[in-house]
Amino acid sequence: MRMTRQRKVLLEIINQAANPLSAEEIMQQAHLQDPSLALSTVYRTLEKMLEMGLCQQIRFQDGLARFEQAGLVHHHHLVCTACGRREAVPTCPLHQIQQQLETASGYKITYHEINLYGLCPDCQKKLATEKSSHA
Amino acid sequence: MRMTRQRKVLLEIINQAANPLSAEEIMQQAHLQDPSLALSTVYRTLEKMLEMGLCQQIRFQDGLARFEQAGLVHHHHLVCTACGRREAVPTCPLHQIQQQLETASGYKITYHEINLYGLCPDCQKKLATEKSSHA
DNA sequence: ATACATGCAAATTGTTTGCGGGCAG
DNA sequence: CTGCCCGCAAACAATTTGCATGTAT
Repeated sequence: MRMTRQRKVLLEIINQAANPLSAEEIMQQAHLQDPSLALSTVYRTLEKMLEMGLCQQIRFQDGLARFEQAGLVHHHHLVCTACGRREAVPTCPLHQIQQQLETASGYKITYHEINLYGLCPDCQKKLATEKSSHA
Repeated sequence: MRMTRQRKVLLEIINQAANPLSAEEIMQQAHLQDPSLALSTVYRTLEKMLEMGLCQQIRFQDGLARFEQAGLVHHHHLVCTACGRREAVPTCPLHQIQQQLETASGYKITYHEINLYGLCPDCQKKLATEKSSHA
């Protein structure tokens, strides 16, 4: 992979990110360093990085493509349905039963994703406060 | 919910489907019974059905919104990465550890999705055949 | 030097919306 | 009768693509 100025910036952003970013978010961050970087470059670079296994794509309920560094410890995602906050969950309950699933289904499973949705601690508090003030 | 001709058709399709269907697929099926049914009607009806809890939305890696009947037994999905075939998996490894996850994260988890990707038995066979014919 | 990457703009694709007429309750 | 629903066409948003130019190797 040819190492252009733009690609360095994008790689850096992906690798620093604490959670999966959309193409738009990536471009916004990139613009801090290189305001002329085009959205199509973001997409093309991400595509290349996907092919090369440098990042992976995630989709939550909103259907937006988000991207995160590959090669992290295996993990899943927790999304707050109120504020949109996303975080990684290091636990994976699937490994233990993946073998059984393969046997039962006849599939050769290569990949899986688990997304959890709920209210983050902050939004739970906010909600509780709102309720009591209405009383 | 007002029971129009179109909605009867759409409800029927969702409820009969063996796996989640995209809006386009739903419209194609609907056209067998009512060729003038518009795609926007499909979307608006699905939206309404979502609100009323009559169906739910799923997204696989391709990012397309797919819809399936709600109120089925809790289950997840297995998608063949070669032919796109999708099927339901009745197993769910999360219930047992959901409580732990809530405690660990502080989230109140309301919903989760698990998608498994791999090769279905047929595509495994096809692949094996291709390989041997190349030898 | 040359192939590959970029920026820009236009094209596609999936989904949503505005409007005038139609139909279920 | 009345408000909700429909079909159609236009609007939108996310993503992809074509093309002329720039640049890493």
